[in-house]
Amino acid sequence: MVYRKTKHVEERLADTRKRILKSARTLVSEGGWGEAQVSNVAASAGVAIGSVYRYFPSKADLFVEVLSSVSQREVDVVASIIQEQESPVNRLQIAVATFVKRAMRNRRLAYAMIAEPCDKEIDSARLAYRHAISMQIIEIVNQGQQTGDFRPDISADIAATLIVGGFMEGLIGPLSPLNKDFSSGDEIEQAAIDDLANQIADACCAAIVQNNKLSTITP
Amino acid sequence: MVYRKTKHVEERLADTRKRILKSARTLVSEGGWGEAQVSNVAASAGVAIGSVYRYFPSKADLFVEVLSSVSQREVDVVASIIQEQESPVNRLQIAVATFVKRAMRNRRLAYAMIAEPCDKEIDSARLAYRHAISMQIIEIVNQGQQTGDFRPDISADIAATLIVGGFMEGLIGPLSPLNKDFSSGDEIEQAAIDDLANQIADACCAAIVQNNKLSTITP
Amino acid sequence: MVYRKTKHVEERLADTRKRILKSARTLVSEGGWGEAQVSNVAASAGVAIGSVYRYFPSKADLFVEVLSSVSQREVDVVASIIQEQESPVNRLQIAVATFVKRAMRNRRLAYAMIAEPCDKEIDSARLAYRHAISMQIIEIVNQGQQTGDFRPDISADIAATLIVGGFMEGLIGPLSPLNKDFSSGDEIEQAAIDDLANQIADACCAAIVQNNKLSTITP
Amino acid sequence: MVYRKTKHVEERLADTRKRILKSARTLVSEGGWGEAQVSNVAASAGVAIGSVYRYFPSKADLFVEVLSSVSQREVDVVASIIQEQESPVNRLQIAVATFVKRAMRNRRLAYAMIAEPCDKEIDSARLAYRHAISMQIIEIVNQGQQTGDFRPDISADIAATLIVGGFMEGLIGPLSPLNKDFSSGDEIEQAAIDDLANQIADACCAAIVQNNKLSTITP
DNA sequence: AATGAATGAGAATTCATTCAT
DNA sequence: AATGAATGAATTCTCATTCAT
Repeated sequence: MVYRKTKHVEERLADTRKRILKSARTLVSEGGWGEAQVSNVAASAGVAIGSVYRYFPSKADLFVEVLSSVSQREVDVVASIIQEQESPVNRLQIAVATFVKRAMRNRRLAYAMIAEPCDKEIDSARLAYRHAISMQIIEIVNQGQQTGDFRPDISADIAATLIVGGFMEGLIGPLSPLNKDFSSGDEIEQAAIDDLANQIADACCAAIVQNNKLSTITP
Repeated sequence: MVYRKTKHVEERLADTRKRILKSARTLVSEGGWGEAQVSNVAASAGVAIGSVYRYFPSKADLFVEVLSSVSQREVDVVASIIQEQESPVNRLQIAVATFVKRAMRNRRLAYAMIAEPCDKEIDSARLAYRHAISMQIIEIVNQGQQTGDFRPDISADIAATLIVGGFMEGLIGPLSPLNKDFSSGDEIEQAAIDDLANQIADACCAAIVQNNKLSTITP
Repeated sequence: MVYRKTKHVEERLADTRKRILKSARTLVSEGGWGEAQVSNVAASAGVAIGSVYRYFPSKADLFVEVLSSVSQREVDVVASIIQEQESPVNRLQIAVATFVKRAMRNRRLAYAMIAEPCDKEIDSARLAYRHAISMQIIEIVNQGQQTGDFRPDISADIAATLIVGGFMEGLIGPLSPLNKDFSSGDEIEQAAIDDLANQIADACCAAIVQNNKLSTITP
Repeated sequence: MVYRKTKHVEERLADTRKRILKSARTLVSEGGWGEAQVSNVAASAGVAIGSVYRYFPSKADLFVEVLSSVSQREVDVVASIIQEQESPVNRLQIAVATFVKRAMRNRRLAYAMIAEPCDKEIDSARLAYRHAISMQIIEIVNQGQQTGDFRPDISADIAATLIVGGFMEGLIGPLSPLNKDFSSGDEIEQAAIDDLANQIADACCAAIVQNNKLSTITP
């Protein structure tokens, strides 16, 4: 008699897995990678340490999935913006501005996902994340170059790299007005965030538009 | 009765300090932050562990100095380029291209200095480094905006952040053709490096020049 | 799904904890605080170093508990003597004499618990111990003053401090005939111990009895 | 030609030795045994570390001498009180009260000298100190017993031990109102100190006077 | 005689992973 | 399938003492 997972059992398993992931994300979101310990995750999820290892082969795998899923949502948001009926310039502007604004909604998490020192193995997932974001930006750049909105003299790869690196740096870099408050609990005024996000987005657009007519869009 | 350091003694002290720093740098350069252990440094420098602590209050201090000195050289190089008799566009192009090329000469070290996961305390020195680089770029941007070479509609801060983030990403980011070889020992053809460096630099320039006439300079 | 500790498991845990504590106590008892190292405790208890930290947050916590439990037993003994149906004078005499005799049964341990140089954090537990002992003595003094057996012109605090300091000094002080043998393995004759303990106890009683009629009790 | 120390040289040597001792005492007095490091002493005395070892064979020897000299002064004070033209009771009272008051003038130093955890080797000097103090007290007790002022039924050794342990405990013990402020910088009112010192001294006297007529003396 | 740089043994603590129950 | 106790390698930092200069 073959053992067959009942639907109920399968659901319970899936539920536990989600709970572990959620606990892991919450921990990172609140305490950064320092709190991202297997025992913490287990305790927070209400399961045993060993159970974490039943669902994830290693700590790295677990947190890579955390990072990936958090990141994927951002990639999806950018992807959906790309689908919209807007000019390439507008789409790029909205994409970047939206990304920055969303990141600022949970700065602690964003910092962990993008810049905070972490385990080597987890770090590689960041690269994948930036790669995915870059692919989206490349897509916009390509379209814009085809429509003639964007400069044709820069390779889409390079342009996307410049843009992604640029707005990530704008988010967590030393010059960012946001950076100084990153680890404090202080909230930043929404208006200031929006303003900065738009400035960064505008600058990204300006970097590749064909001419100097930069139309600023506040989504 | 006052103890007077003889020239000879002073030299020996300074030499030991340098030897420790050099050993530390070499270790990071070859094995990344994983090899950056006090005992390794001591052994490599031919001194006792305690001696390392005689010259540096803590491991973090030692490696922050390693990072700072390695970085400062790059900042200086960029700074000297800014002083040159060239148009702002050319200076920016040369500065970025030079930075990228130099970083590529020791990719392992560059990766450690810029992106590899490391101790929190050491990481903060990176921020200072990027800040210093950013200040240099801001300087060029300001000058270019005054001469009318650069767009006036983007704040110098934002522009510099975009540029610095951009070329750093170009250096270590997921799309960089250089990235895939980062941890291998394989060398990349000099021509390919030069080409990429120039492309990145050109893109940075294009991002802020006033009009579309981007003169590509190959220094 | 709730994990339920089986009786067997619980017993094993409690047993391991006790084993660690006992090993720690034995080490101190035989080698003093110098031997009181976490690795020694782990080896002696037959567990890994990390396991010691599973049961005790730090070395200090472990040894504070050792000190406390050893001490608490003595406090309990004194407390039980106070409950007995005896005159305050007799109770004080018995309490002090018993304390001294018991301490002499394991002089090395007593020395460590009371006087041997040790870590700052552990030392603070000694203060708590002496406080607890003092509280017991204060209790007797109060009762004796109420019955009129003890002088009313000395505050109970001061009297207890004098008595506790006095008999502790009698135990480990420079004049104690016991002191010279403290670190040697030589045993002291039981009769000599008893005699000294009684002398100290008698002196403590004499220090606060109302009149000069001091009845010596040999329990 | 035999090398002969000139008077001048001898004086200089003696002066350096004193300076080292004084620096050592000051360090302990201000920072406790934690600050009592050879390098600190050397720096504070304005000599090289090696020079400290020219005057003292080891750290322990240095600080044992510090402890001894500080202590000897107290022993001398007590000794001089014993020489005075007073009844044994008064002399004991004055001796104890004076000791306590003097100790309270520099509580940090007193704590270090009497109770603070320290190196094993240094600790042994404390025993010698307490021995010396005890010898003084024994002397008074002997005299008092000869004059009939003190109880004859307690051995002078035991009595002295009780007294010395008692007032030391009064000084640094858990019940001492002084103890709670020991490590804070707060000063205690002189009146409170005097009052406590007298209470302790009175209690010590009461412990061995022949009858109940305890004359309180405020010196 | 004086100097102070160099030494290096030693000790506490962390946390991902395993496996008997 | 779930549990969580046990593991133990790995790493930083301290400070009394020495000895070449």
